[in-house]
Amino acid sequence: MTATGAEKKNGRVTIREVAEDAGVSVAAVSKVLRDAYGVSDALRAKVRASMDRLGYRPHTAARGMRGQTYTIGLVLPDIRNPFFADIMVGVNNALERTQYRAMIGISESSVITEMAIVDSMIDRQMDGIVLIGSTEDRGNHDRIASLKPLVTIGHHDPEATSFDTVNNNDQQGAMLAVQHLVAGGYRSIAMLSLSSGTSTILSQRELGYRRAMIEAGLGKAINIVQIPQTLREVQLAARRLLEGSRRPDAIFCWTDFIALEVISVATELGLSIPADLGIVGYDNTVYCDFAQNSLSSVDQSGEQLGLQAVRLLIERIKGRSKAEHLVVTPRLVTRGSSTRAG
Amino acid sequence: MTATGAEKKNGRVTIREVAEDAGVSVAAVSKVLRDAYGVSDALRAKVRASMDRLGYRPHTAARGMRGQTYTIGLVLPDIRNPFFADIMVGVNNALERTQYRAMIGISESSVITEMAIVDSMIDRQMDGIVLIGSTEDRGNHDRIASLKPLVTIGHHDPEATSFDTVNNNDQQGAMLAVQHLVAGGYRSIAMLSLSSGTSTILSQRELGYRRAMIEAGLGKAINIVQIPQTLREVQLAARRLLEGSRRPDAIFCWTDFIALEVISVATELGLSIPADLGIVGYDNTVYCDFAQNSLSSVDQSGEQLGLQAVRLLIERIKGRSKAEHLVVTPRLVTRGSSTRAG
DNA sequence: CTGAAAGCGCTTACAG
DNA sequence: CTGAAAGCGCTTACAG
Repeated sequence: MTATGAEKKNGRVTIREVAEDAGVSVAAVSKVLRDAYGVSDALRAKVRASMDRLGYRPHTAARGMRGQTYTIGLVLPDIRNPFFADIMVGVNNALERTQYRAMIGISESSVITEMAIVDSMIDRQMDGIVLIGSTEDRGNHDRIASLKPLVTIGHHDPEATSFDTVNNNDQQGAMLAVQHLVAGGYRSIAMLSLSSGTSTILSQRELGYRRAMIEAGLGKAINIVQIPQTLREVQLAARRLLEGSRRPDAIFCWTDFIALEVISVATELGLSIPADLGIVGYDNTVYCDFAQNSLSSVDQSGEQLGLQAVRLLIERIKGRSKAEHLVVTPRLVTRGSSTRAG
Repeated sequence: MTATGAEKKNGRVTIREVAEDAGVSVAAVSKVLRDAYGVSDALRAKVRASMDRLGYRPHTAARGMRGQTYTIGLVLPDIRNPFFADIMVGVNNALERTQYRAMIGISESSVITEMAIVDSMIDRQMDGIVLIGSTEDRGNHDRIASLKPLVTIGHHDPEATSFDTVNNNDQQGAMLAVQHLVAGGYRSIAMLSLSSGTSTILSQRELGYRRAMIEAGLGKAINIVQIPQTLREVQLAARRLLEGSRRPDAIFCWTDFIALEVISVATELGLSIPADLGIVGYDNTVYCDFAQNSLSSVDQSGEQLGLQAVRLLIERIKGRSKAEHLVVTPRLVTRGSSTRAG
């Protein structure tokens, strides 16, 4: 039982066995595998046939020793936001006809940081990194980009030269929301934002809110409330805002989840939406459509963002080094939460 | 500039450089790295110090060539369900003090199947796999388990010998929901389930629903409606159910998201919850708490499930081969959607 | 307890 | 267009 060339301990077929079966060299098989140039059609066909016959599957660790792992790492800050699911759809579509696969890591503020996940992805020889909703600064991004191709989604840094960014126009998105509320007769429009401080999409949305308020002659009504992401803090802030003496007649929320919480608090306080209070969210997540929410929201087409980010990343992996910064136009979807009966 | 022992093309420090720096052999460094037995405390300390000084990080591809990659693969069927976020919290907690990292793959029915992701994880030499909400059959699970340690969450197969399972008691959970509705005076209780057909947690929940109905003497009112997961289908089914001549007075939904859609449809139809219609969901996701939903739901403590699954998987990676099947007790959380005013 | 050497399955110059 | 050989950074027997 020791004579067969196809002896294998692992059950895994190796490139050598494929080479033997096809009657070519190991190097030739490697070239076919990588779609490298310099192989005749005849040889390629022979090798492909042997691969199929033997059920060959590339050993990623071995490939990673010298070349690529055909794995790209996606870092999400928070799996809970259904908006990320839209991004993933785009990512998977972009990957469909390639050898690449996406592996996702989820950072959790206290347990495992964004940078810790990125490090572990670099340790694992991933070919490139997509950071979603990153809160790191330029220094860290440059550091990552010096080691691996990098694309960010949901982080504005149009001057960055070492990595690409993909975004919707957050400033414009916020302006759409405010302009819509103003057109609906709302005047005292507050904004609920996040207190983290390092998010560039947040500051862009805040900027858009300010600009739209000023342009509408409502500069004196500008009121940005920055709160941490925790349920309890949001609830407290919403309650304080809605019970205060100068209650706003509309609230623009930086993300849908917060808007849903505002609806919850307003409901508990007996406020009527949209009569007493107009609400607009961001991301146009799937929950907006439910009748009990009927939440107007800014759509940033996550699927597009995911698709483009992967496209750019693969370009970078293949050698592009000039930075690209894509900005997608957002779109407001109006629903009952901000539309007062005519 | 060619004389330094620490010459490196990649910027990455290798085990060899650590060995040189510490004045020991490469094998010794490897042992320290793996926490293997047979190294003196003195040697260990020397090596650790060199690692720190040089900023050594293990090269996962190289480790994967001979040993482990210290990576476990998690497969999710659908990132959209916030319940999975709870699982992830448990997973990350379980991983916190280990060398292991979790990488997540998301299957999408049409684009990339569960098995395709598992294959790509095996190709990537992951040390073990956790399947969440798997819809594969015993044959495929055994096949995976023959290649890599395997644990499933949300899949009942108590007789399986080649892999472990971690679940909440879905039958009991469904019974809790029905018993609660019955106690509230509801009689014509329908169940909204999924039409996929291969989910064992679904059949357990259906079984529990049946049992509880029969035990309550409501066997004739048993009505299980199985619908696909798409938004439109669910909406249509809910509408058909609620507009039909024999409208149920309560609906038990197999997962919260479906229950929220039922609330939506009921709201649109002008039905009052819980007076006209009682609703109970499953998973006790974060949306249940919002006042506009106030959805009663069965909590299966996803964090526990995730934690235990990783614990079991690491045990298996370290050598255990006898199967374990954990079942966690679910807990009903009652809210407004099923609680008629006394 | 410690170390020298082989080898995991690929890719990469290099030679032909 | 094709192939023989070196080597990526570890782990694993094996010898001492």
